[in-house]
Amino acid sequence: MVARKSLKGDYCPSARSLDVIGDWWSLLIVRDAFDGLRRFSEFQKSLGIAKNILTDRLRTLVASGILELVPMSDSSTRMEYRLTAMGKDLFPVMVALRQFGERHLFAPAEEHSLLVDRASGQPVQLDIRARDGRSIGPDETVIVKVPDGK
Amino acid sequence: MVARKSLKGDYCPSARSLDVIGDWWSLLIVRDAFDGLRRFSEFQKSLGIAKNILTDRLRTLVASGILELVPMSDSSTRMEYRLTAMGKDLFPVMVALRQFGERHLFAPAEEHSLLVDRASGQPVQLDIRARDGRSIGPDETVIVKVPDGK
DNA sequence: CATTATTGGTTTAATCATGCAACCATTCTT
DNA sequence: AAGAATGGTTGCATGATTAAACCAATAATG
Repeated sequence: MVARKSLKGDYCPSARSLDVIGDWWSLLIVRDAFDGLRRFSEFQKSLGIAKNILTDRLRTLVASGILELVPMSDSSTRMEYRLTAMGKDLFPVMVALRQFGERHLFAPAEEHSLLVDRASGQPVQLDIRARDGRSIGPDETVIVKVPDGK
Repeated sequence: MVARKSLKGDYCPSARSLDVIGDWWSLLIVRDAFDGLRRFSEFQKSLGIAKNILTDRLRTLVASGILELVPMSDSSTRMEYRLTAMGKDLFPVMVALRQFGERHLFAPAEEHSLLVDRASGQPVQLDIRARDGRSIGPDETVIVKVPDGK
């Protein structure tokens, strides 16, 4: 692959995000973490990922502040990987990916999982809106540069 | 690398999405497409990606239905890559990634770009809500299986 | 009209990342 | 105490990515 380019210095927030979770496994691990998985072996079994790669990805995610390695609650010496507050902020990303998949990547009557509101059982909605509440699409937006805050 | 595992058959919509746009370059190309880039050389210049990889990714994105290759508007024989309707449906993913980056990957006063409503100039909002309008987080949701629609 | 630059690639070689299998020390279960 | 599970590490073969050179067709320039 020859030194994968780092986007850390990019001024675009999307690029920086991709720098952290844009590789092939990281978001799948995060998805599983949202599903409640905590242990090395759980991720390994769920994803079928090679163990050395899982080791590497978990370390990277911990180093990025998305996961944290904490002692297991049940009085053991074992550790488990948990989403940090920052990690939980990836929730909209997961929901957006999920909705895209639901809309375009399944046959009309094909079985799939669905994310619902725990209280009502109704599917969750994701909208992008202007301050005044209008929902807006890509053509109603522009990217502006925010200068350095002094 | 040994044949990267395909997630096409996974029942999880997020996984299928990642199968299509989860590689390292695809979402960056899509981001640039949202920014208005159309031509091979524009993407190449913007991303600094190796040309053979760009060729491959553009082909994959076209094959996936996210981009389409259309004759340029200005009466030329040249072609340009444009987001399809399906590709534009990745907008929430881009916005979610952007917001995550803005929130966690920049120093407080660091310069960055910002996505704003064209009409008002105000930053766009992204919320995840239940049917009744309450905005909800990861802990208020569950994943259920939707059986095959017969 | 001849020259040069740009576009949109292909090919090649070197290098890096990934997957697989084997191995290992520690902890848990029986 | 024996065996299994956990959470890794190491080595190798192979695939993926890159940089660089090259190229044909078109567009721009003088």
